[in-house]
Amino acid sequence: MSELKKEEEKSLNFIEEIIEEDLRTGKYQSVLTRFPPEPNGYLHIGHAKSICLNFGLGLKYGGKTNLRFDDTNPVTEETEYVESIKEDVRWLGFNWANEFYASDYFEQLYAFAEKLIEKGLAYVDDSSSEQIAKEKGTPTLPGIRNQYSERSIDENLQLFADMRAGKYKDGEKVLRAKIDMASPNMHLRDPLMYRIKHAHHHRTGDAWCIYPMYDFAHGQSDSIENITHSICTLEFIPHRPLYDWCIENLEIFPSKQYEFARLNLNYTIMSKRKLLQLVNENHVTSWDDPRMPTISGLRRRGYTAESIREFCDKIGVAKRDNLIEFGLLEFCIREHLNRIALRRMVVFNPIKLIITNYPEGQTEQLSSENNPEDADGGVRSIPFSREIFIEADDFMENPPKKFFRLAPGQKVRLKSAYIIQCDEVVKDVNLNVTAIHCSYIPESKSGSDTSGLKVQGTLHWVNAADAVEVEVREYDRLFKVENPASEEGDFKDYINPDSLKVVTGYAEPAIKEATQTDRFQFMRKGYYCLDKDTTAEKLIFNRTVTLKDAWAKEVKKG
RNA sequence: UGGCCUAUAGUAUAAUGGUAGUACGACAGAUUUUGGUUCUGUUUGUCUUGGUUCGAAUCCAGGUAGGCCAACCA
Repeated sequence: MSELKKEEEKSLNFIEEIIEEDLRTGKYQSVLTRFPPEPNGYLHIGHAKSICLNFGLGLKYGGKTNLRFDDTNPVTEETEYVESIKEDVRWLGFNWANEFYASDYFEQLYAFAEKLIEKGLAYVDDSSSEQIAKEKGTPTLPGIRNQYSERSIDENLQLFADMRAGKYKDGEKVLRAKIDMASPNMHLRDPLMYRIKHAHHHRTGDAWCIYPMYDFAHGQSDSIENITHSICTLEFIPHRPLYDWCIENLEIFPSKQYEFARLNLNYTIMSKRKLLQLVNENHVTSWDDPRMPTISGLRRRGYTAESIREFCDKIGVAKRDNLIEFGLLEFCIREHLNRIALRRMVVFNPIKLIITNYPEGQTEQLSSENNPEDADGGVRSIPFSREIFIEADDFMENPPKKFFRLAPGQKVRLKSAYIIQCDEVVKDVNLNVTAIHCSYIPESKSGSDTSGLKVQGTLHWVNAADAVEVEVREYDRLFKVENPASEEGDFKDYINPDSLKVVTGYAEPAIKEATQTDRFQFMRKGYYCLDKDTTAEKLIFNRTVTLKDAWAKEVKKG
């Protein structure tokens, strides 16, 4: 039976099929993948998909995975990003075999370029970028090759050396591969291989003033590392012929590129450029703002690495464009947090409830399990006395039919305490309810209930005298529309102005023991974790995700 | 309008010429000291037109739709 189930679960994605075929035919004895971020921003959930894929493949097939920073553009890249990327990959639970940098290979890449020149397959072009663009033609119109392409090998070698030596200013010259100006694939129309940038590089400093382009760095880096399966996203498909052309003409290790569809999540964006804009223009507070789809944002929001890995596993790997529902990510985090979160009671919109038949001045300590899903989770004690707070929403004077909560004459259970009955509603001059008078049934105490009563509803509550005031940050989707990237005009026009709501919660005393690594379920509300902004005076919680709310759905239906 | 990629349920993803399955969602019910969790059931799908074949989601051709490509970005 379990055998059969295992069999069913084993459907492979198309990359796994390729790898298993390669291993079966003996093309490779082992697999070596790489995760190749450019350190020009923080990693997001889309990168998590790529990380899980690349590292997952390494793990699954007994191979290895390198972390390689694709740092060939010094003007956008920073050490801060390198550090955040390493932290995020580690946090997700993966270990790289080697930490490499494309910039480690600059000398080697330079030699590769010389080799192409010597083979008559590359030349130095003095044209301006505008000129080059013009001569490139259009998809329907072939490009033309200019007079610089006629230069001799020796002249090209000299000129290229002069570029490196810093004889020219930015943009004065470029090195181009000599391929096919009439190719229907624009990337083959004598693509640029090197450009001049007198810029400080985060690792090589001022050692270089020429930098290789992506197409002359990525594939070669793969090859230098003997990467067997170089996995990237769909938009690099047209680059593949060039990837192969370079490897073939350089006569180096033949890494192979495979492309999968990047992750798109609804109600958010997945572009580093746009995310950077949100940060720079203060639409969010930082890269790790809990509303951000960044790994660091999700982490701060309370998402666990396990839940993100589970999510990446569930969405699958294929080649068609997709827009995944945010609800799936929420399902994954709820599933994990339900298993591990400590239950606590917190009232957000308090209304006073007085238990008229409970002795004044008396307080008893009640016991409640930390997590009903975890038999070893232990218990905590909760004070109970004559005056408590309940959620204003949990009381209605004129309730609809299926309202299982408190209403005049109705009975409910106070979680881990007693069954109470509502006797009287106290109002002010404006007829607003100011307090609810109830009586409790002493024999109905949790754990030793002999009352024989059955009630439909159970409410969370806090003892009025011990309520701990906490700040709670409630997050909603960052954008108002499903796919901001595909919308007309500026994506920032679609930002949800109500993505953050700060409210006050009144919590049971046990909340004071909260630590940064704890996960909580505020009962009947949602999952929460302590935010790093917390101080000695004030506990601050982030709402990771709400609990599913069947009643809210019922109310909505009318 | 040149080339390339893709098309299976609301969203994703399997089925590799032989019974269209799984997850999330939705809906209905059971259980419940969280209207949570758990459990059960239901619903909804092969873009289109031809062809090959005993048999097509799968192979072929045409069409349609969506995406990508003309950065000294990656």
